[in-house]
Amino acid sequence: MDERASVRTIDRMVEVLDCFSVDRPAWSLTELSARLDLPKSTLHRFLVGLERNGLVRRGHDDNKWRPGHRLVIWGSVASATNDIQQIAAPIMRELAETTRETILLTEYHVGEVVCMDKIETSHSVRIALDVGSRRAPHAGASSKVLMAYLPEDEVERIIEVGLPRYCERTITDPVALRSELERIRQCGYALSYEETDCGAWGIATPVRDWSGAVVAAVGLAGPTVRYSDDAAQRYVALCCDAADAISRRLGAGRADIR
Amino acid sequence: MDERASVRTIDRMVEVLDCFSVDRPAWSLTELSARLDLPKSTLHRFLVGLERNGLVRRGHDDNKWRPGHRLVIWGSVASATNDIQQIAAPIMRELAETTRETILLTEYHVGEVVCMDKIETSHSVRIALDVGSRRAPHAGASSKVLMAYLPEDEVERIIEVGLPRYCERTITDPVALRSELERIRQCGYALSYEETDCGAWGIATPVRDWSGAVVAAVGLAGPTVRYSDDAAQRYVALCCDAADAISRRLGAGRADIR
DNA sequence: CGTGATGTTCCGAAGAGTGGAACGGCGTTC
DNA sequence: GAACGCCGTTCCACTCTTCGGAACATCACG
Repeated sequence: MDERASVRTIDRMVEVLDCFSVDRPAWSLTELSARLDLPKSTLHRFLVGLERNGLVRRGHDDNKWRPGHRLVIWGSVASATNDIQQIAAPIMRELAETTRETILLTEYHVGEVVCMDKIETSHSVRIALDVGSRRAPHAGASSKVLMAYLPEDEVERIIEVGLPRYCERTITDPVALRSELERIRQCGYALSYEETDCGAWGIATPVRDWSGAVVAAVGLAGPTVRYSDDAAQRYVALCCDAADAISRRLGAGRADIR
Repeated sequence: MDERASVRTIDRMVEVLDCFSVDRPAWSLTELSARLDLPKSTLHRFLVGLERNGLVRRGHDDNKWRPGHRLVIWGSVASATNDIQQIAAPIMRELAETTRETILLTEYHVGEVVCMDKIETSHSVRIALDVGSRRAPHAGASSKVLMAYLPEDEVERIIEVGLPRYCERTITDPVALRSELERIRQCGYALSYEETDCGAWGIATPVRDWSGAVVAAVGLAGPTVRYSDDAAQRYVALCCDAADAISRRLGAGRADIR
């Protein structure tokens, strides 16, 4: 990446805002300063600037910093203007109704798989994955299917970073992972069973744009208690159909869609 | 506002990202440059920096700039960690079920009223207002109720900026508006009928935190075809109950909740 | 193959951002 | 109630980063 063609302040700002997570939404100045290894004065100036713009706010009892309202605005604009999400929504809804399982739309972005949209079912036992949440690129059906269509060197980079184990069946061996990816490319879909969360299984299929590039994955996630080979087979077909339908509306040619 | 205690780059970055809206999600470099009155070289450096961080992406057919995936992540974190939203959600859901109208949670932020959360009904005819969308502070029930509890000088500032008309019954006269706000403070809720959109009416009630400050509004919005004085009266009571329930869970004392 | 539009890179100058240090406010300890 | 320690805030002179005009590259169109 080109070091010169950038603005350091932007990188810093992103670092600051990236500190806020669902698990850790509130930070005091000192805490943030320690976490980011930035002088308090610098960070303070930063936070005040962010606050002025509604990117962060501070609680008026504790005065810890929290994410601000403008992030909600931007997030909704980003969601609403993502072509794939817009096109996928009705197809995902249909898929959710016929399968009665949680349906996910995921994208790969720099080393992570991001959940861009989801539809949950009415089942009381269901897999819940929040929009905006991120997962490892090697574990789970959606992750694997996205990884399978990544450029060679990107795959190697992911493997080099390491393949941590999340559950009993997480694939942590590079050789096994490479052959699994090859298998996925062969048959055009990915399966997982307790790779990320105990008690969960999933299916995922690739979504292609007009150029034939895989730009997203449509996935289905359910509890293992509702797993059966029969159901899996049925759902695979349905997921493939859904992904292909989305691809077609993105302009993908016949050749791309198996 | 303190001019010195800030970082210009942050303000600029916000300006850039603020250009993207649901109506205008894609911008070419030249378009943005014209809009923001920034040299193309500067803007380009900026955009590349934002792109590196996933705040914007460019289409690989047209290479226009669009909101990036990280905004989705931040938005979901901001939503998920907003205490008020979390607390309000179940109460709003109940309200939506009993009234079968769209329920809104709104907050006032620097001259605008932002929709922070919503629950839509199953009615095919319904009022749809997106999360993250923004409205004028003087038109509509939610806006008026939030404005009613603003500090005096903030109210005056809004009036000075101007009170544009959005619909036939928008209050555009400062005197009328001030007395309407007074009326809202008296009875503790706001009503609107075709103030923002033709064919829509609404109710809104204030939500208070532990300090007694009004921090949000719970609103109900429906089509005028389903309006009746009787229904309005019933819904006002229900909205008040809902807002009070949320306030109580935010720690508001008995005295604050009328 | 020229023309005009766009996007991209370069580089010297200038001033915006930096961060150590000092300050002020608040709660806690002795 | 004085002294201490912790945290947030402000200050200011130096310096490194960003700025933006201009040159360059790329592409579409005639």
